[in-house]
Amino acid sequence: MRIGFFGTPSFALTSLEALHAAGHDIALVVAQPDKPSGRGNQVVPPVTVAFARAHFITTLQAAKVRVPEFAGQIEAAKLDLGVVVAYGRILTARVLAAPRLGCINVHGSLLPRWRGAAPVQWSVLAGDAETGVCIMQMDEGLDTGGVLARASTPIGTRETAGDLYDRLAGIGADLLVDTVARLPTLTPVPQPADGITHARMLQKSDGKLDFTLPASELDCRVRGLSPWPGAYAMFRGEPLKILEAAPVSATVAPGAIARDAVVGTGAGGLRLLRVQLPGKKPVSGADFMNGARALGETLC
RNA sequence: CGCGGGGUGGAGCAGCCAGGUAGCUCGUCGGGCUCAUAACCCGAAGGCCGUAGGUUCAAAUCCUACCCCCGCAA
Repeated sequence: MRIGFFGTPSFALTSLEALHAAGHDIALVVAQPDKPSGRGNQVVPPVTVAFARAHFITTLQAAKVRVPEFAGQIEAAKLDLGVVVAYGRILTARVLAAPRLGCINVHGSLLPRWRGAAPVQWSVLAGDAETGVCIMQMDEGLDTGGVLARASTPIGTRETAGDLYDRLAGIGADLLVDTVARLPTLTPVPQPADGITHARMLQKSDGKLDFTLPASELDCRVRGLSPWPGAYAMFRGEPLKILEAAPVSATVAPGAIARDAVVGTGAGGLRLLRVQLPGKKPVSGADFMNGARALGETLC
């Protein structure tokens, strides 16, 4: 079966590697264009493209996907199946219909909950006890297609979005290989009309913490925003990244920094376990307290 | 050449701009207090101040080059 793989980041790479390892014929890898990244703005290709090149697979990195040229290129590839995993763009009906069997998608949530761009982060942000992966037959809507297979997993109480992202990538890859193998026998199950939520893309500004919220909620935010966009609060006019924190029982004014690196919140306290000041390395809460002499100051 | 911060005893920092005795909060070790302690008190050990040059009577501090770490922006 000639498979066209659409995917850009590491979440997609896990599935791409699994398909490749399972012996499938990956005829084409489609990903976002190279873009400047990192310090110095080095232009680097997406990890899926790097993998494709290493395995002599044809790549396509279109700047625009809603143009006839793009659809034409996909049609010309004469694919049997399109596999889309975190590609990063909305595909047109013509592209979705180009492969003989259409396109299937690996999505990191239990649909219809958390349709959209950032399902993994939102499931942690919301404090969900459980999440999972769905593989759906794609249609024109945003993550509205019928579900072919699903797998669920509990979210650890200390798990970050980054941890979960890697875990779901693995679960998704396994489920994908299994689904492709059994594709002829599977029938898409329409998503329920109830329980639909939307996981909008996160922005840098979503990382700003509000200490009037309860500690339990701030804990979810710190974990759900890790590693990107990252939780932070202002300390002496500079953004202090809060990389790791845990709720504790304490009675401290919201934002006030008390003993043992505990910050007051709307309900309970939040102990800073790992923080980072601009230009500095990540340090433990204790090191932060010792070096910055932060006792008695406030975060906002 | 995208913008910027930083490398100082084991840890995190101050000192640098206005060169001239190594500082702070911890940790470690010893002693004391205490029923006891992560608490408190006293004392001690531990640093060629990232590397290599230069300026100077004198460099952590000023100048040059290099190495390493990190934040922003994407």
